[in-house]
Amino acid sequence: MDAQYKPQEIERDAQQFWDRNQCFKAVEDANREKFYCLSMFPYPSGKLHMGHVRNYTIGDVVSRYQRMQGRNVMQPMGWDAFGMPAENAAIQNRVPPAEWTYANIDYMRTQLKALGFAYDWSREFATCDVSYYRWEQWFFTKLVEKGLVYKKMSTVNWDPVDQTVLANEQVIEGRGWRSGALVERKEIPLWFLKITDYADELLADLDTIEWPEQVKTMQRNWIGKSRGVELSFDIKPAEGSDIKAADGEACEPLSVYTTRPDTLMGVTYMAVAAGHPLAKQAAEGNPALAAFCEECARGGTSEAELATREKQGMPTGHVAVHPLTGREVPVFVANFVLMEFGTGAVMAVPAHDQRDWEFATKYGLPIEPVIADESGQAPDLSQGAHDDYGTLIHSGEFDGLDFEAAFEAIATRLAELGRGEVRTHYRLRDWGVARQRYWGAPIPVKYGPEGQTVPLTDAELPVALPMEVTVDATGSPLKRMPEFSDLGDGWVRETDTFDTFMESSWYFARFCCADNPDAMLDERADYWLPVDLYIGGIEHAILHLLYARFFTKLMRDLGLVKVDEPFQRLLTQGMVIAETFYRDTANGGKEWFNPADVEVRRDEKGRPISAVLIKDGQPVEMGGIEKMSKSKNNGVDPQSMIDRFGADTVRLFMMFAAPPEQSLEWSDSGVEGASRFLKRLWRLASEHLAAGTPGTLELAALTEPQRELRRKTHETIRKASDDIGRRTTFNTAIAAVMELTNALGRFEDASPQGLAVAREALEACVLLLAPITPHACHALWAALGHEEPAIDAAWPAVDESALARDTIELVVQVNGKLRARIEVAADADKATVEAEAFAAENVQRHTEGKTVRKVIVVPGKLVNIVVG
RNA sequence: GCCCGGAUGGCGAAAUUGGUAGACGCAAGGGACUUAAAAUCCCUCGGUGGCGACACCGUGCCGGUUCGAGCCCGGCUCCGGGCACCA
Repeated sequence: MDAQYKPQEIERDAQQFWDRNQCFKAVEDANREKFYCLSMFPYPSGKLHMGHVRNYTIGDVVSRYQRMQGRNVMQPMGWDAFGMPAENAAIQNRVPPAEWTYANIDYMRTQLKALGFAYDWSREFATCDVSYYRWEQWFFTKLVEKGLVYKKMSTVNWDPVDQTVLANEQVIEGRGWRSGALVERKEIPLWFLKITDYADELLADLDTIEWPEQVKTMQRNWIGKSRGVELSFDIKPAEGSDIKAADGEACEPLSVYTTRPDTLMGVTYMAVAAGHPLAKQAAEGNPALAAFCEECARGGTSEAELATREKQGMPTGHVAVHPLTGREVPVFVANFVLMEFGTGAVMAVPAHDQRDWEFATKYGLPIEPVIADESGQAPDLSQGAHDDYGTLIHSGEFDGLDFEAAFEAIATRLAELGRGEVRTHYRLRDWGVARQRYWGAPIPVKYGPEGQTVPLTDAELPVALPMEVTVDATGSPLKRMPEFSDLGDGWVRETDTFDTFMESSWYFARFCCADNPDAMLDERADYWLPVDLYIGGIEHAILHLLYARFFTKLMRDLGLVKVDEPFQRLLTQGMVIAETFYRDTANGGKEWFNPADVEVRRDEKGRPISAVLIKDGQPVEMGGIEKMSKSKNNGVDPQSMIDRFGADTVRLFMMFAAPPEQSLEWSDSGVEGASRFLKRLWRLASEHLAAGTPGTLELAALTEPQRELRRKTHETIRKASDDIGRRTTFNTAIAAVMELTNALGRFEDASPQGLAVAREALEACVLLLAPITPHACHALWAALGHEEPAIDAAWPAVDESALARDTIELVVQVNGKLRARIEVAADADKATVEAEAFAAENVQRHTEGKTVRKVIVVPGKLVNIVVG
């Protein structure tokens, strides 16, 4: 073999070998256990970033490991190709989004291939291919038939200057990102999918999947199932107000939902959204209130923005009548109450809800305790609300009841009076899937001259998106293309497109049968699904992963798949972060410099003290460690790293620097360390092969050093197998193999038995690393004389007999402090161990003249002597 | 604001079920080889004290449980992810 490690040649040869032999083409085989390994497909933004490299390396490591375990592995790749960046690029460069997108895909595909990922490229597709989204359109029409789709008014961000709907991301501090205009909230009719019909199942089935507990908790909270009471307050209109129900009777009661009916007697005011009918009516004769309602409609629609906004309100003049006491309380319009949530109105109990407390304090409203604190007294409300459960006080006949009893008693009383009932409520809202954008899948609906709304028939599908368009900042070109929208005879086509989450909600299923032109899915999906391991960023913990689960249940109910859940196991990977560098600019901004262009200076202990720009030698500021991004210019280009060190080094560094779920800090010298390790491994193999021919292992004849190396080999196999297969902590698996190579480097024994033991160690290293650095291991495995390629080698097995030890080391503590280490026979009994522990010199010193109160022996670990 | 995480040497991290804190790697310092450099190899490497054996301190902060806490419990601080039209 070549004495030099030459990654470029090795990687080219290995990739050609895999390619030529179609090694990763996955074929359904009912007789073999399948493993479907999927990484979240990329948005084709231009070129791969390090986050992609990390994501896809994790998936590839698991895929190759499972293959070596004998599974029939399928690992596909495709493109999440619809989305806003293509439209933005089109505005900037006057290139049609389709052209930009497909060019990006072509470039990024070559990058993925250079990284040597074991993908079945025959299954590749982009979601902007008509052959893909046509099935999404078809599926939508089936959902319409099943009554799972409806249209309703909904609030969007409206840019009054550009006359266009903005995404939340495009609203910066309440203003449109291009125009700078104050954003308004606008009501438009939008299409919705009834995800709330599946809320209970989406909640319950979380218990059936092997996902991180953290993600399941987030989804549970997002669904937000609660048990409460929906009740109504009669309204006495403000004097001079003419609000009345249509029949001239008293106006409609005000309906609210609460999970705390036990606090009902503490209601001191009501709050309604600015868009609530009561508010609208009250504003008609009240210019100040009208202005306030208008003010509430300014700014973006995101929950974060609404929740952090200063709480403001204004009385409507209306009065609400307490359903049990008849007490009259004022009705406010408040900017923190939203029409989208529940009934658009809340009952306020400032004594026992912090938000209500702040509002009441600000507007001088009464705060009246009705729940006792732990001591049974009225709680101190001078600093804030008391929101714990407790015994009722000042609540008339309900005094003395605890939360559960009070809940039932008050709910029962309200029901008797016909004023309320127990209701299960979900925080989850139906999924608005319509976007007023061009670069997406057209929603397959048409509108008739008499206002009919009709889903398209199979014969009318697909609706292909026109590819030759000019995109500008004033909204979707589809809305200005009669050749697209005008169907004749007064019929027009819907010009809204689908939310891009629609495409990513079922692509995993389409990978099973991407070549089927006649059906959305076929029986091959039954073989491959569910995905056995799904890997992607934690940022998708709620939306994407919840929508994909929902879609799976929809597809199941339409008989398209047989599984209840799409992803059996989930691995959420952390971000890739890097140091940032900047200089303040004259106009008060910051100019960011790429880490590759900066040199960091360190003190004698290695601490960074300053940094200079290489180009001009002048200092730059260190801006801290941040997620790699364009805006901070701290992205490291994977391509330049591959060109410099080879794909294996990049993959090895990515897997070694941190466990997959944690954020990973980029380090140039860390990459060099990974490269150094591969060179060392290569040299070890080369020197080993030059040293002679190994003998046949004779276990009984091994010397102690030989037995030791063998033990290390099998301990490493055991650890790396567990780390990769069960724990997915690739960093510790690599560390274990590094320890083994270190031991192998120290092992100088050219006898036939010595070489045999060394050969076993070396082969273990190569196979254990094969999923991580597949190119180098492909070459090394062949150099070690194996005919079959490394990808088809079996994962190494642990020889339990090699692990046996004659003696073990125990730690001896006195009062929990480490005082000595003792060497005892591996099968020593408790009495022997204790005697040895007391005999240790340093233990005697610490126990001398003291009373032994207790001796704790943890077999195989330690002895703790408690003295007093 | 609400929901979910995280914090360990100069740095990335390890410690898997409450049992040896710092494996492995990076950086740094010292040495070998070399005319020299690179590469490679060897040694040191949490802090303080001590010639040393050792001792004391140390896992963001405050408190608790335990023979024993990086890990469990209560209360904080700071950093990160998500918040429904970024993907």
